[in-house]
Amino acid sequence: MSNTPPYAPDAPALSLKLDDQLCFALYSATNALKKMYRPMLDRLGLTYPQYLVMMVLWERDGMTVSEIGEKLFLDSATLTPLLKRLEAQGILERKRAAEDERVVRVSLTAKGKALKDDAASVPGEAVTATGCTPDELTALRDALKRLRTDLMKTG
Amino acid sequence: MSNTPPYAPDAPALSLKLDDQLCFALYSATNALKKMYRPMLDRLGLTYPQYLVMMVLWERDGMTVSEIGEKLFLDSATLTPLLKRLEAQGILERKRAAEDERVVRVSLTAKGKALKDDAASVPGEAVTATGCTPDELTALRDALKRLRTDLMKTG
DNA sequence: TGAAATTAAATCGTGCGCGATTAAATAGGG
DNA sequence: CCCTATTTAATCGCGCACGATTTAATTTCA
Repeated sequence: MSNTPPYAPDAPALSLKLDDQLCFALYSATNALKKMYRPMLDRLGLTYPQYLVMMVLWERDGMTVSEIGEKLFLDSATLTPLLKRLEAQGILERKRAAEDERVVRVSLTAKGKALKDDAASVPGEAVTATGCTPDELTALRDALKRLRTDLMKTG
Repeated sequence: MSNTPPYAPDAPALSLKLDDQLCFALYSATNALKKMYRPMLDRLGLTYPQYLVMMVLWERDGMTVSEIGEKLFLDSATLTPLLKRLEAQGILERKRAAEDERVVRVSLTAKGKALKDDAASVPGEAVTATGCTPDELTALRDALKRLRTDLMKTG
């Protein structure tokens, strides 16, 4: 009686068409987002993930690698090389904590702190590029946060 | 009189806090999405971008590299190595068109076509993982498509 | 206290994305 | 017809993401 196909007894038989997929809309919007940010961040000498790390550190300096990772949902395999590149640019310093040598604490240099002023115009420019109203942006952001939480639940 | 700060005369002074950012919600949701898909796609022997290419070819076989690129908003620098890996797996074939030797046409093998049946349950499982209703998914998808279009406009 | 378990970061390998360049084929204009 | 411009794919280099493993430091608890 059910029209559920044999290959997926518990899931609805949904489309395999590209343009129907939420996942592709998400994926392609993120790719577009990164491209949109590039010229702005090039002026700061940052990549997009580096910009995210800087936002975390501008909020609270001296975080450990794992603390940064918890904020960004990234692990040390991604962060360690990224942080080393920022260190090589003189934007931050990595130092093992004296009280626990397993931990690496990351602190901004003067140059890294100063970069915050240069970045201040970035969010506004980005909002303009989205062509959305502030209310739309807020709604979309919160919907994506909920989606992220749900996606990480099962995984 | 204006409270617009001196560093961004034409843009609103928006937050640099991570959790306020639409961009981070988008970025982190996409990372979570890819992780969620991995175990499902591992069974098919595909990565997530490879799965997208397959969806394009299941809809219309024999597309050129640029046509696939237009659908996915990717260029040959990304697609050529990806397609070579799928070719090495015997999932598709790449052949220069006789009528125009610049063009490479991509066609599915029997194995590639058969993979569509194995993939049929993927969208349903993915929907379940999102924890969203179909209406929410449709609304979010369409909002992201609009966002993507806007982001690609200026860039 | 000393062996085992846990934790933190680093390392390794693979596969994207993409800016930039290159190579080759075709189209178009004089 | 040739020379230039355009188009298509491939190539190169770099920086992520991340699964998996490794190394080293700390904690646990028998």
